[in-house]
Amino acid sequence: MTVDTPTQTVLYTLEQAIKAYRKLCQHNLDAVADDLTVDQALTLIVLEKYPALSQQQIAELVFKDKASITRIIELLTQKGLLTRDIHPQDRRKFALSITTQGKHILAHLADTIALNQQTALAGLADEEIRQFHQTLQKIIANCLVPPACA
Amino acid sequence: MTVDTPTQTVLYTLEQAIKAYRKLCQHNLDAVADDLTVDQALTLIVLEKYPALSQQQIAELVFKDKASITRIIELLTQKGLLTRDIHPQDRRKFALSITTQGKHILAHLADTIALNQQTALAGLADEEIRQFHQTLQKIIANCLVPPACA
DNA sequence: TTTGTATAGTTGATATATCAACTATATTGG
DNA sequence: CCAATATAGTTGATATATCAACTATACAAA
Repeated sequence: MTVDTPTQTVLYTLEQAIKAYRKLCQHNLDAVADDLTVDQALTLIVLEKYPALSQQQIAELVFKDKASITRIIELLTQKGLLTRDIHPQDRRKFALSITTQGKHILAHLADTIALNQQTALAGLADEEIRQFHQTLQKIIANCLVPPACA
Repeated sequence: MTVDTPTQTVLYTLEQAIKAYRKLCQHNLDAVADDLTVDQALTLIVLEKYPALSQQQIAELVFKDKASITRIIELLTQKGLLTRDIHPQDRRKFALSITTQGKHILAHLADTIALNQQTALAGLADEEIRQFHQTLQKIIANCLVPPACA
């Protein structure tokens, strides 16, 4: 493992890759939805797949802060894609449900997601992707700050 | 290449990895500098290595918008780590120079950078890193939105 | 020179990231 | 049941991301 200035490292390239991918996602998303961010779309998708999740659980699933989720959900609600009701079992929580309009948009999103992935990973063999994934996992494990020191 | 829901894809793991790495960087940075963000530190480091860069060029180098660079530089100036003077050859530009205090902080940053990289890439063979880097480059190329359509 | 165009940087608006402080509600131990 | 503690979510503050509009300056062409 060689150490270099930041702009020469693989981790720098990692940053570049994620930014390029986000741009692609937003670009493809703009084609099917008006005024919807990638993060808003992701939250909607997660809620469709796991309807019973609390905001805290959503946050963990998408690696965001619960504060960010609060604000994203607020925007989704403002846009009429989501409704929030008090959770019947736990009054601290909210029961989130996707509106008809939200479901309508979700129907279009499936293709966009597939397109994003296919575009980004075009020309990569399954084995290469597997390897890549494994390396990512190692990096993630390496980066975890020990909670005791954090 | 297999398509899945977002939370199952390698690109999702990519997002996770970069967030974990950023957290590690900020954690290690906090140990040597007070009230300095990773992006501010990166900008300072780039300016040390390439002192003649314009803000636009810095932006390209670190994959940020020139608007973000404007604000980061403003903060670095406020903190007394950087000074801005009008560029003698081009009055649209600024000549940025690192103050004594900035250089003092930079002296501490070298170790932190090395630590970040070594920690994140611990246990990875050079060949694995090389492969990883290559895959990242492919993904970046795949994600570039054709300028004509953007 | 003048006009047109390109470039450097700033600023505003909105979304998200992060941390900390806060409220409301649950839960647990006694 | 009550007090202590934990959890769900909100809010505020600040930094950054992104896009668009804008100013000032440079440059190129006529």
